[in-house]
Amino acid sequence: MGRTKNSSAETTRPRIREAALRLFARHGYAAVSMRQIAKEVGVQAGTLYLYTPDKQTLLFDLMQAHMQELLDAHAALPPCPGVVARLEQFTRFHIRHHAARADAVFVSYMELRNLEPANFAAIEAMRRTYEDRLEAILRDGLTQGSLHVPDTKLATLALIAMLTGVNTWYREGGRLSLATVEGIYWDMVRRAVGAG
Amino acid sequence: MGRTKNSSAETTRPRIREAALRLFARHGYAAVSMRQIAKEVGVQAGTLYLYTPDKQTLLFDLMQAHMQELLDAHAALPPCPGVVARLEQFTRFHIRHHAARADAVFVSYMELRNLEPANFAAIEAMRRTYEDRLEAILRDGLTQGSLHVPDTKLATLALIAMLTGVNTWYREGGRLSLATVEGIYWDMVRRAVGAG
DNA sequence: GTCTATACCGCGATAGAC
DNA sequence: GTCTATCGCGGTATAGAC
Repeated sequence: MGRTKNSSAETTRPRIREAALRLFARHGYAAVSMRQIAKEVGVQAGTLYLYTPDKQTLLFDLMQAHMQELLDAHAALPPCPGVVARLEQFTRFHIRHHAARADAVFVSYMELRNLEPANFAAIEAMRRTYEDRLEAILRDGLTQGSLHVPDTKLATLALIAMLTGVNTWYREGGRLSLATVEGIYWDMVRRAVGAG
Repeated sequence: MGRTKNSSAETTRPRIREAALRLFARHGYAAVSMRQIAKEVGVQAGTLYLYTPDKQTLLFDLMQAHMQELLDAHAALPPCPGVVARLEQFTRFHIRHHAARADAVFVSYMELRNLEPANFAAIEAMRRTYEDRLEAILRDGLTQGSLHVPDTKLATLALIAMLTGVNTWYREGGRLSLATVEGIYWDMVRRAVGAG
């Protein structure tokens, strides 16, 4: 008969992360106290410090995990023939992936200014990596003449802003299914860059 | 010989508003203290309460003033013949107006969740009014067949997200002049809605 | 691993002198 | 109109019992 671990032992860490993410998304990092997070999890405030050295690191870990998951999921997409097909794949992936992670997306965008400089730089680099993958598609399209893009950098930022904007209004069970939304946005994206 | 007013008297109010706007934009409403605002203005914390009943009202007043200025400036645009011309006018106006007020735009978007319910509703209504003016253009274009828009509501939100996104990267004196940026975005907008 | 208790600080807001 | 001083609260983080 070995030791019996407290059943909540290794579920506490993810529960802290989930509670923190939800509360940060809802009220903002600065407005949420460690006491609130602890209460949501059902532990005392001091217990949180067994799982994170401080509040700032908790925020950073959440944002970093989100960005890494985004990069990994995008990298795992099946290869795609042709620039226009790759652009459609990116468009649909971006909408689908972000819609399924509304809290993480919101926090990772809104709380950038609350990151300490070194942490900010790390997250920014990951975001930039993701943007570069879209810009690479647009540049290929420009080179081979299958897209009309006046400025690939601006087009990249414009498209990502447009696509991420879906998160400000999309709710599951609303007027339109996610597949329909993807289709409508793909139509606008395709036209915006003069594809087809 | 009348009373001599303290020279700083009626400049204190705008200076408080400017300091608060700048600090809220940089660090977030919840992260900024009344003491910080006071320090920036060069008065004691208690003095702020001569000009605002509380911190929440200060935030709300800043956001409301920004939204009202936006609606007024848009309403003052010269009348425009034709749907496509109106859309171009809106596009250029939106970019120009928002680029010149980066702090107010940022605060008005990021701090919505820190508004008390009644204040939130008031700001949301103004934002909705502005969106409706763009949607009206798109609907007119759809009716007369000069635009191709699969869903006017989604297209409205997509275009506004795209245009407001300029504020995340545009800085005066950068690679591109604002007029050039306007032109590039108008090109993308025009194509996205199938105009011309 | 979680608890209670607490150190230490800074917050929003107010009172009353000048 | 601005100041100093302060109230009462809640913040992050830590110490030490169990």
